[in-house]
Amino acid sequence: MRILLVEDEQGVANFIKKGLEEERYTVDLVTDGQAGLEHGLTGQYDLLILDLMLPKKSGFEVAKGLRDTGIQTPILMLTAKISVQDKVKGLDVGADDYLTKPFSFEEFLARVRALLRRKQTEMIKLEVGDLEVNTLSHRVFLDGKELVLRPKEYAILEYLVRAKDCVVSRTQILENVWGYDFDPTTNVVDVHIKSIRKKLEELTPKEYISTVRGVGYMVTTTPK
Amino acid sequence: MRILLVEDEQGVANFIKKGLEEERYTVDLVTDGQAGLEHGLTGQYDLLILDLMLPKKSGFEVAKGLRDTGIQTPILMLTAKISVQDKVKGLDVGADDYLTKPFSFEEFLARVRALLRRKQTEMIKLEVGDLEVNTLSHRVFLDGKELVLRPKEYAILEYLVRAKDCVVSRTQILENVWGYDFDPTTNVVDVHIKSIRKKLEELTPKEYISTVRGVGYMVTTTPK
DNA sequence: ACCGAAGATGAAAAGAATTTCATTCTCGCC
DNA sequence: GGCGAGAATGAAATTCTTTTCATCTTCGGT
Repeated sequence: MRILLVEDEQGVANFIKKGLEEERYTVDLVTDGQAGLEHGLTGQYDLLILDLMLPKKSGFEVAKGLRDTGIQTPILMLTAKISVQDKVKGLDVGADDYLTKPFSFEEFLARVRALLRRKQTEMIKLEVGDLEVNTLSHRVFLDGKELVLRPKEYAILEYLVRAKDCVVSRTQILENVWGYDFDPTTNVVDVHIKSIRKKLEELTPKEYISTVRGVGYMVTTTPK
Repeated sequence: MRILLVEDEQGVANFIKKGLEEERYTVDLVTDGQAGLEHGLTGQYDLLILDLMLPKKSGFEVAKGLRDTGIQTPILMLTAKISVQDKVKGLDVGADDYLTKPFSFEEFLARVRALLRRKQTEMIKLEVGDLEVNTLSHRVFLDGKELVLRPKEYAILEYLVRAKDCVVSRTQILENVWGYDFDPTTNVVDVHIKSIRKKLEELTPKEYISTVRGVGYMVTTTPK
């Protein structure tokens, strides 16, 4: 289990890092919010532990930055005594739990364990406008009506919806849906996109998949 | 959003119930642990709020009873000041969060919102011995090696794994995997079971799927 | 030990999904 | 306005998945 600890007080940081490592967790430590945000975005962590008062970016800003980009990693915030309003704010920007300094290391570990129990979870319903992609059942609904898609169609749509509002290229789609074993001259993606669009049109006049010429496709609710 | 509140102090219970209802949550209230466990097992709740000190069963026992039966509903525990050891115990038996009385209703609501954000999650990896079924990607691994299954094979195996250690009949499998549109005389399930078994055998001598004659099939790690 | 029901099996048939490819259409640049 | 690249399209070909079915094997009851 990999944990990112963002804490600028060296004594506290070392105490926590050492204690977690004695429990067999792998711990990366950074000392300011900017680095914390960058590591949180790019690293594959199972848990983030953030101090609130940090140089460069506060724990609030780190949490918000992560949640805004769809990062679901659990976040445990460490704070000195602060106002209820600030605690509420922290939970609302995306922290999962709070611990107020000073705290018992036993309780700290128990909270870490509770948060890590939820590591293996993910949003199961992706939504774009009235389109709902259920990533467990691999079924898609539009305004409550099922959009019956073949496996490849589903995989392409899910990929596009996960990258909502971002253009993805055919190559990215091929790599993600087919893996690396594909013919680079193929127009098979275009064929499937056509098929998905046709099925969408049967249920709504609204356009969900846009073409960005020379780049690729994207799912959006705000048409060009 | 439906919330189950288990609290025996009438004043506290009414205060919380009313406050949550003003925030448009639907709240069921019960006053002892036994009823809390029963409601938690059978009701479809988005969140459980448990007092610790309850008649008949403690909040610990309720939480443990729910987690032991696979209930994943988030649990917020309310306590008077208790020892760190008891807090640790509560988190370890399955509570997701604690709030210590007396508490600010604003903070309480923020914690409720934080827990409810995780409502739409579920275990994505089902595991039986060395078999791991990823319900998001619909891929199956055995000792780290992928077991490549066709869609129908995957659906049958997932169904059996979800009902681990329980016998399920061919009719149940047909209803769950095919829906209600099937020929009752078909042996298509047997054919697919054979195929799944064959693929499993290629990776391990261990038997995962047992036949219960005249009843059906089950997945287990403890062979008959 | 025998028998019949239940389960397993192999292979062909049928159905579904995906890919290929030739052609047409569209769009942005000059 | 013309042109060429990029995208879209329809339909056939190919591949893959599922079902069917006849036959064999197994198991539990008598």
